Amino acid sequence: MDILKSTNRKNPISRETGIKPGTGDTGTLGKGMEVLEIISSAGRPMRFTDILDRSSQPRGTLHRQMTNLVSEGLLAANADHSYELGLKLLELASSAWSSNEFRKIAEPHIRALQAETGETVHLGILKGRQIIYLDKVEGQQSVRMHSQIGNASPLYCTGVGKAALSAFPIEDVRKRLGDTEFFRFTPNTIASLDALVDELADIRRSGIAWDREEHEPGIHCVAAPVYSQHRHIAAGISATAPAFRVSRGQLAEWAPLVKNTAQQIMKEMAARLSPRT
Amino acid sequence: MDILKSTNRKNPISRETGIKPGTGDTGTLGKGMEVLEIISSAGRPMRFTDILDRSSQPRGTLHRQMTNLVSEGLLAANADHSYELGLKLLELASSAWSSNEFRKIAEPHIRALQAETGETVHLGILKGRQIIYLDKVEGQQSVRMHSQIGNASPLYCTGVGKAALSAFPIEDVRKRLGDTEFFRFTPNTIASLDALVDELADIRRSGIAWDREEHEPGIHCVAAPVYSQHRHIAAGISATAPAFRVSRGQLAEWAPLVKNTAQQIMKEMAARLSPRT
DNA sequence: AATATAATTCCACATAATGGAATACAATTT
DNA sequence: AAATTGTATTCCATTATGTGGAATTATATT
Repeated sequence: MDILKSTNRKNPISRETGIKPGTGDTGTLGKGMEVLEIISSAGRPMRFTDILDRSSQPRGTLHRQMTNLVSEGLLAANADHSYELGLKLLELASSAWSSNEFRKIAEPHIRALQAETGETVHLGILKGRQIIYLDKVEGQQSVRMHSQIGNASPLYCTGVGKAALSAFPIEDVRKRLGDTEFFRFTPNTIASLDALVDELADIRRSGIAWDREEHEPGIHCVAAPVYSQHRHIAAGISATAPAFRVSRGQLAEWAPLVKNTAQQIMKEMAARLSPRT
Repeated sequence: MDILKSTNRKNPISRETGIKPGTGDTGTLGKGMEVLEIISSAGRPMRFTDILDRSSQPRGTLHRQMTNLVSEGLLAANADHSYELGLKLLELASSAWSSNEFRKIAEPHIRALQAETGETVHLGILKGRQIIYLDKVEGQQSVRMHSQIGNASPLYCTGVGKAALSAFPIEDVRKRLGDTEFFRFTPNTIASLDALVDELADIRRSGIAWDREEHEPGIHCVAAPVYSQHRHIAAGISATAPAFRVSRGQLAEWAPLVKNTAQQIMKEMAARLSPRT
């Protein structure tokens, strides 16, 4: 009997943290997702055996799984026997994006913020131990999306990430990021959980988070937290600029605008997203 | 015994057309996809019973399905008991997009075309009876994506759609669009399969497709087909402009550029995407 | 042509999904 | 506040559905 076998029945999502206890392999669906995840994290087309090697599933099972994924359009089988993620994902994501309630509420506000600052504004939402970029409004010179919608980035080195995290008490943050490896993207990247927790205290106090070239050299931003009643949604908005064009002092001048925008979004969320109590 | 029950075993994808015979409900995975599809096509959050009504699955089954989808992040359970598509879809789609081989090949070429024409350029790929927009390079005035990446549009009223279709012989087109309803988006929309087949003949001859304000009033475009060896990939590129700013005559002047770009993409595809024969 | 490597199919078997019905929960109404 | 309706969730005996090791077929390499 296989040790790696899934227990399936009972792997409930913790409604509190939104973090899954076991790594998501809920039954048959989880097996399919494992495949998508493997290919996604590889970031390139893979052949059957490449996937088999990284997978916990036996040959036959994996193969049928992949056949099913292909027939649903979630996976695409190329002519050269490689597999890549399917177009159906784009289609579903497009719908997910345009009908997302939170994003729709935030949209006019971040657009206004973009107009006020003249710089690129991001909306990122917390998911597990990552920030997912939900929207982006660019300034004039469209440099081409380096931070693309749907992109997942770490929490500890992004303005929106730290802002979103600041909505939670210290204990939750420690639980959430307990076994996270802190990768040093730049010399300024926060390198430990303790250092992060320290900075979160400042952010909680001031309502403003910074990214001081901690993720990408030459890029910095001001951010502010946006969250719902019971942190069901935790997110952040930021105004981002290249350091050579915008000084840290100038960035600081936008802080009140960013914070104010965040508060307006929260006000509207309270009115529109919460169940009547 | 339930009549609607899936046969599962054996519902192979037709490698020729890429069209699924039965409407995708391949076993357990298909049941999950049905849910996502229902919510996607509704375009707004739905409650459990709303989904139940539109679904072919019984209560208990549907509920467990949805629980699993939530725990995989494909579905999000809101505080007010409504469900919307999950952020995991954005994450996967982001990866699908940036690692897509065909898109990567096309990217520099459509960017060059954008620079030459100064107008918005689209890359759309054929999937079933729809065009999925794979990329978009905008001109200066960013009017905001109305046609977003991942968006699915009909084949019969878009430049890229008609271009892509022109890669197939008439019989295939008739088979593919046999039971499609032709919705009149504008007075110019092609209203029947026969009329479409007629126009495809012209496109096949000239290598150029038009959208003469057939999808959105005031918007027209020139397009050209892009396809691989055995039509494994069938797509189109287009240069789009508002009619008030760019006349049809001007559009015609870009036709050779568009066609040439398409041919360059195809040349590169032949070299990079095909299995050695 | 022969060998090696990878992809796909098969099928007896048991696990994992099913689904009808009962229960818990929430929102209105009286 | 209690009753009523509507909605969401859990239960569990049953079996259909997915499993997975091994055989087969296809593709690449020598």
